[in-house]
Amino acid sequence: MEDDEELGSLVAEYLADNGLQVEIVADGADADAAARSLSPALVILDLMLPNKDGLQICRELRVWYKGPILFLTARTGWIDEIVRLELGADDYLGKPVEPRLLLARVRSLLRRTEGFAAAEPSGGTSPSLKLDPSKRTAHLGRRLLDLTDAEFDMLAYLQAHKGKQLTREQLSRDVLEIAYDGIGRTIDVRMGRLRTKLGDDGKSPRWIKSIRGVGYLFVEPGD
Amino acid sequence: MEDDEELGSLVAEYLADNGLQVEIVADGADADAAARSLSPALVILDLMLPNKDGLQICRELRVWYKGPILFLTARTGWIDEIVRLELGADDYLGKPVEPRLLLARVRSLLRRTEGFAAAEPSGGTSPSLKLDPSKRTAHLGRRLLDLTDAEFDMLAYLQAHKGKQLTREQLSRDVLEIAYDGIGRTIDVRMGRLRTKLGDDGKSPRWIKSIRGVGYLFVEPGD
DNA sequence: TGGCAACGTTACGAACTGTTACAATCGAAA
DNA sequence: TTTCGATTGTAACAGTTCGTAACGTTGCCA
Repeated sequence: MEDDEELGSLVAEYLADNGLQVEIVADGADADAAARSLSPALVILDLMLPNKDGLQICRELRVWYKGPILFLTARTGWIDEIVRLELGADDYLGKPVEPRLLLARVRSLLRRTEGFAAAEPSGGTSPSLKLDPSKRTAHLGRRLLDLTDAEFDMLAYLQAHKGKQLTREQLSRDVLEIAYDGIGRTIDVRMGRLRTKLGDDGKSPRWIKSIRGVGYLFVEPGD
Repeated sequence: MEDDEELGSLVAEYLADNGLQVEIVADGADADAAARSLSPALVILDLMLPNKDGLQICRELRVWYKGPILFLTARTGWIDEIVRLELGADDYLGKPVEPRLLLARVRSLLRRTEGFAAAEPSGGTSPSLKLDPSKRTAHLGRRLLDLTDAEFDMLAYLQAHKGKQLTREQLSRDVLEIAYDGIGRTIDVRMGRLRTKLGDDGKSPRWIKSIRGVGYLFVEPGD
């Protein structure tokens, strides 16, 4: 979230080009509502917003938002004290913004909090995947995954059978609850959509691997 | 790896004179492929490469390369932030390069990571091969091997039966799960592709030896 | 050295998987 | 009820993998 339109969109574009999903909220007054609906993994907050004090927005956010918040500020010195003492913000950055540095900070924060599979190749810990069958919710790190029913069923089955090779027959029988005809691609499409939401790449996947001629294999990267 | 031809070759010569084996890759676009085939103990990366962003190369490398990476950069200041935060690079050095300082850093890094083994003329320790059947991944030293399913199955069987002569009948029965007809070359083709990915030469192979009239023999060079 | 059998390598096609677009279905809101 | 959006399966296409066939190379024996 960022105000300064021209610069903001440039920076946003740079972040987006590097694999991040970015939304800009120009008006400070909308920030809290927007964040509620978007449920972002990270918030970038310009402290020099027009309508509302950036610190005030941060306070509002902190009421419910537990993810990382990154400040942009022109003045340094006193601000870091405030950040640390009052708001528990996770990081801050002076203006003018150096896009690469911002990207690095963003990735670092995401890595620290939820792992951020797509942007972070090797070092660092993987985010943990937690399902709640009674609520039918799934969390990847601290992010709530927006899964459909079919996707949740599949993921739950996968996690319950992690580390085991699962054939299409087995998946079709136990998850779709129909016999596998040998040619249908339903399983594959579901896996594809699940991979997308897990941030998994079809090439070199971290969670859902395919085994040619057999089916799929679910792996928790942490193990 | 270094771009600046004149200076780069001078520096490389200095390092080589001091007992290190050095390869220069001038074109940024080739860097990743070159590193894959060379499997270096350490990578020196010039951030001011012509064709490709040095940081991008680093990201590509980090997907599979676990060894130390040393940056050369003209600008300092913001770059060290990026290095530390985003890439987990191991060290960096400002330009112009002072050869002795570079050598010292290189030695320090190699000592820290692997005890300087590969750079010594004689005491070259072979990289260890580690398979994880539950994830279906294979590491050769610090390198993640990109094996297909058939290749992984074969390699897993070979490792489980290392030091034993394996006939084509046996391999066909246990790995391909079909009877061997006596003339098919399926096994040989698989072994060939596996050798390629292990960096094994058909002539004087380190891992997969052929036994004429019998079949194959898998050996771990460390034993 | 020739001849033959065994082995390595390459090219190609069939089978398998990933991905996208589209249609059918369902549920909620108007 | 109608309409719109979301969900999910189906179909089609593209990219990858892997076995087969063909051919070149190596090694063994006379």
